[in-house]
Amino acid sequence: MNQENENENEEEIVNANEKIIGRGTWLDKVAEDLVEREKKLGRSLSLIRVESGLGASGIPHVGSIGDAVRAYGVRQALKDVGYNSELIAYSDDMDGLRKVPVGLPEWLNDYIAHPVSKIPDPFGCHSSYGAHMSSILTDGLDKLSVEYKFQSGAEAYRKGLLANQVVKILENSRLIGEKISEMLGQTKFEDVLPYYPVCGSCGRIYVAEAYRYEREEKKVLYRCRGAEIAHKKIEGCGHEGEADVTKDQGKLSWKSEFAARWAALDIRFEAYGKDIADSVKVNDWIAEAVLNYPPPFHVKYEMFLDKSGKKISKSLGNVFTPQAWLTYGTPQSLLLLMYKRIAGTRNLSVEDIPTYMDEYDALEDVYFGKVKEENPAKLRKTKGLYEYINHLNPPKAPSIHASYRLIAQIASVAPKEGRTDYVIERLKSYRAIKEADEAFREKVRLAANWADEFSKTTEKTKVELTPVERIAVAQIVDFIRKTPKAEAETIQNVIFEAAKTNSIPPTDLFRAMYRILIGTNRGPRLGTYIVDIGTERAADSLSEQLDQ
RNA sequence: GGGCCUGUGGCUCAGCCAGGUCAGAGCGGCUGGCUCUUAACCAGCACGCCGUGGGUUCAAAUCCCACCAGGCCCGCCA
Repeated sequence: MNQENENENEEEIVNANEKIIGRGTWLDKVAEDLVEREKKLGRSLSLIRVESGLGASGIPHVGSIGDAVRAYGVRQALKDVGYNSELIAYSDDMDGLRKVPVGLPEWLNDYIAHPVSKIPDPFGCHSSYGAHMSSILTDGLDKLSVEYKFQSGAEAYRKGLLANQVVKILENSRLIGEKISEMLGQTKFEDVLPYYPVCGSCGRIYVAEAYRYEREEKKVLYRCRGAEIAHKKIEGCGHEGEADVTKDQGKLSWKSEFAARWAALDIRFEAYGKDIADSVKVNDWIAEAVLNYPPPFHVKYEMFLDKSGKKISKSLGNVFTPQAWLTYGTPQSLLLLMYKRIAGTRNLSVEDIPTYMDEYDALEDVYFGKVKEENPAKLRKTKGLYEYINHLNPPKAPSIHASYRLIAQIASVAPKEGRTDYVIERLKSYRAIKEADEAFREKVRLAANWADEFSKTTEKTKVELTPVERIAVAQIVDFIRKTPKAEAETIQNVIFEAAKTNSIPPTDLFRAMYRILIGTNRGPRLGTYIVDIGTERAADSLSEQLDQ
């Protein structure tokens, strides 16, 4: 098989099927549409910025990181076709704390409505609550080798990065208020400015209502009259004051802030979840009509839901952090989840990690030609997906593969000591692998973590034994104790003998043994396993059961 | 009130976004192999009018329309 021919073939295929864009993934499609649009708009293409918001008010979950990962994917696709591009990760740390996430200390309730960048870090390791939350996301991005430029929202206001846009928006607040009413039926901003000052007295945001804009002084006048936040009435402190809108004395409402960001930072692409679709619609209009900046190209995506169909929510407590995923799966498996497709809702849980782990291996098989894919379009797409997962720098050789569930299953019954080696030895004896390298050992560790947490073996219950089964088990224990050095095969036969002498179907006795030793109805070859975990320990577990 | 997603063998789902060996996978079930009887592995079998009805096309699970059934988001919180 020679490289040149292969390339020629690919050329032909592409010519024959013009519809395949770039590497055939949705990222390529987005990048192409985006560039086409920019060309029509006649903007400079010397640097195409893409943006992702980083929530800072709750515990970030896989969905939050997905936004950034996908934006990065688009950046990669842009670079792939020769455009300079960067990802801005913008932390919404000027936002107020609306609700204390489940599991965090009670005292945070005293900080409701305070900007999260001003709240102490309950974990004590970062400069603020907001910094801590954002760091969970950026840490996740780092682990995924996603490159980005971090921008703190609070800092953006402090430095006046958005000042020009804030001023323009406030100067046109009447028009904006009317438009919001027209577009969404929300009349609030006909009466109130789309700006939330931080109350100079109580330090809270959202509770102070900005009722007038002083054009010359670039100030809003406000009174702290309270607000309803997350369906809870929050009392104001009654303070009246003014805020300099060119400083960090407040922030724009979401219905106008994106527009300011896009214009100020020259953002050309931003994806968004359907939950903020309305805000994006308004912001697009503001960007265009008020700020004279054509809004970025968008892609809308569905939420990640949990298995019960609930939105994975920062405050609901069903959070599924990127770190949690990475406890059980490789970075590649998480990137696969994000890059595979963007359309459609996905009900997600850690139970899905094995599937994504194995699917990555399957992609790799196709990429390296171990598995043939006849359909050229599919081949290209599959390879493209694999390449994006590897940040367009795929490995030179395939990794060692073995079914994740198989690894997990073996790990779940492996002795605690030398567990990784045990699993690898078993896999070799099954001829599932020939050898193991460090990357594979890591995979074993991940699968072992998964097994510990989710494998059914964890549901160890009391085992009900029939009288004859008790006798049989007692005989087995007796044998093991007398001959602790017995061979695996011998023990295996003793179990069959015990079944026969007591007229128990072997299947039943084995099931009982498995339930006692591993907690499952099935398991590895028992003789071998008993030797592996140590005859003494096996005998102890068995007799312990008999004593009950 | 507005918007979106999903509906594929017993179960869980992939495929749909750029129509054509796509009717698939895993689990479960069944049969057989691995020197008998447990795991794993291997070979094979069964099970589907791809929600319903129209339309576009040489060709539709895939595109369009309508409808039915689930679910999600937004509705003056952000």
